[in-house]
Amino acid sequence: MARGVNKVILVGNLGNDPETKYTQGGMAVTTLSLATTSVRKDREGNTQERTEWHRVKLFGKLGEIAGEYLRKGRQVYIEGSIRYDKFTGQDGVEKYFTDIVADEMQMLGGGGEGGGAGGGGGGRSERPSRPAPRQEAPRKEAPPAKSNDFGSDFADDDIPF
Amino acid sequence: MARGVNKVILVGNLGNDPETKYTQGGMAVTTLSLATTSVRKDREGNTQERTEWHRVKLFGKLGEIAGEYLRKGRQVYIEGSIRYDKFTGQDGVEKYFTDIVADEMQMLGGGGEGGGAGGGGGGRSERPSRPAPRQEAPRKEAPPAKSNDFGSDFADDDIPF
Amino acid sequence: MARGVNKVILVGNLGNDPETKYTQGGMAVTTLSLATTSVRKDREGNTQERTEWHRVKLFGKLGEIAGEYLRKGRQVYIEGSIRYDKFTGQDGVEKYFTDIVADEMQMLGGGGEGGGAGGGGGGRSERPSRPAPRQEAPRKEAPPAKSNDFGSDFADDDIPF
Amino acid sequence: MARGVNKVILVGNLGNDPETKYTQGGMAVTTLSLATTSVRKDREGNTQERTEWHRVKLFGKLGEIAGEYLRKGRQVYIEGSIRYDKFTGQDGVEKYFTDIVADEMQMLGGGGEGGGAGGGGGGRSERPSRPAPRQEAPRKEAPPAKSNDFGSDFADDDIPF
DNA sequence: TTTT
DNA sequence: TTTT
Repeated sequence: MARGVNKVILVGNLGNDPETKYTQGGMAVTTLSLATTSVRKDREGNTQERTEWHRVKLFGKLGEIAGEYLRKGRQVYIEGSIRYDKFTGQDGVEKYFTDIVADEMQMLGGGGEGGGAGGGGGGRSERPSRPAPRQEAPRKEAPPAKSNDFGSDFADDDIPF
Repeated sequence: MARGVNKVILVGNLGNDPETKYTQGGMAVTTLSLATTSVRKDREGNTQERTEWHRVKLFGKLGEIAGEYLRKGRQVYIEGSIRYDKFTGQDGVEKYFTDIVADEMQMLGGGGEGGGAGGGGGGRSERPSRPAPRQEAPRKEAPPAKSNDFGSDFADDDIPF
Repeated sequence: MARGVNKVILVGNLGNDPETKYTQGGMAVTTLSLATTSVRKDREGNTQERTEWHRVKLFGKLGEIAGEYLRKGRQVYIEGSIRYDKFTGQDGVEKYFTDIVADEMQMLGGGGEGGGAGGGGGGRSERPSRPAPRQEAPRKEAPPAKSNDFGSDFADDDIPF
Repeated sequence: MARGVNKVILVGNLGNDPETKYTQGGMAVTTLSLATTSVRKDREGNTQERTEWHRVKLFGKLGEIAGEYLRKGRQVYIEGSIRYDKFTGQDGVEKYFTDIVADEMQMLGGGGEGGGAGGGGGGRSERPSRPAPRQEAPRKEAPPAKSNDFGSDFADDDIPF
């Protein structure tokens, strides 16, 4: 279902509160600004810090959780993929954007109001009343598949080995 | 939905043909023996190779694809998690097993009959006539969610940014 | 210099204080017991937690840092590889062990006394007076290469693009 | 030595032959154009392919190996980190670039002239006669440290466990 | 813009 | 044995 691997793993701190918008279809789209800092020695032997600011997008349920629980300064684990986009402005100038599209998220450190969350397509959510982020949305459907979710008819004593 | 991250990424070659069994519920469980080799210098400066043999388990649809397309010697990319199990034999001796439970798989190199496959719980498959591995099983249901699958009501022109 | 990829990424909490031993050559070898928890639904729809306990080994400088700064309960990021070992006990019974050999470590969350650390072979350390872990070991040599360390004769204005 | 994690894992095919340049300090800098393709269903249920083209930079010894052995179409595994850069052109327009800076590389598939290579800072290479890429450069020095390289005074029988 |  |  794919040709190749495009995987990103980030651990960093939020430079700002998350920003959540909603598509016309009612899907949450949350954007994070996430800092990761690395250190190297330059040729004079001085320590040089360099910070990358990643623009991380979270869709659907994952976007709702991120918008609700994450805050500026919070440390977070993100797993996802890189997406490069190009837009042409009304001035005719092409603009390039690089996003990390998250498919897994874990809040790190103490003070955590929640655990982790992941997987799942945003599109499974029904349309909310939109400008109001759903806090306690009823779960009518099965939760999104998780990595270790072996499916409903799986049981350990079911395995012939 | 999880506390922590347990992620394994392997690229290696199969030491044997895959072995596929079926649970009582009809779910395929395929086991691979996958070699990864690393090299280091010992203290005499000699190059030392060391090969790890990973026991990789693939469940459900992913197990069916692996059983059907992979063969001894084939190079493969696996993404999954580590699972430690302990069994007590009838002799009372405890035995320990470490498995890599795959949730993504990509056949590498040329001669490839297929691309990649991943995600999805095994439990979604209906029960096959079991001893006979389904080769051409009809796909009545939506394919398992993939990382970049934004869901059915998602469209680029739907996004407000 | 290798054939294949054997990569593990863990985020979890320590179940115990780290244990540090020293080789005859004076290299620190620290062992962590690291928990990662995943959640799935069984076929009755009940939420099932499952915790894996990873045995993580850190060698050399990384082992010293881990032994000094990590404590029971602490959340940590580990990157490394899987190593399977087999020993035959004096009773003639074979015993199997699976270790995660770390080559990168990051302490997570607040209360952090330190940042991250990684890379580097343990063997570069000179022999310490051994039972006493070196706290302020003099650094006579260049620090181990890090991912983003482009080397000593590298400078941005040096690159022709 | 770092704050955060910035890790990228790619498996893809080269869209072009690699391009190698040399810094004034004589370090190789090779650029790859690497394609990864993902598949999703749009809301009409049609299969949509999307290809990301990653610009991958390899420095030093790794850049030399890539320049020498990789060719258009070749499948490759890359591990590295994301780097965002901004340049202001002479027209005063800011331009943004996103690079994947590799610190590990593995040639995949058959026809492979070589195995994998990785780690190590570029700076370890002596200065080549520069405009001429070294094809058969003698290896006077120890190869760069690899993940599983436990260092020169390490031996299995040295470990107290 | 974060964090240490 | 951790953590939420």
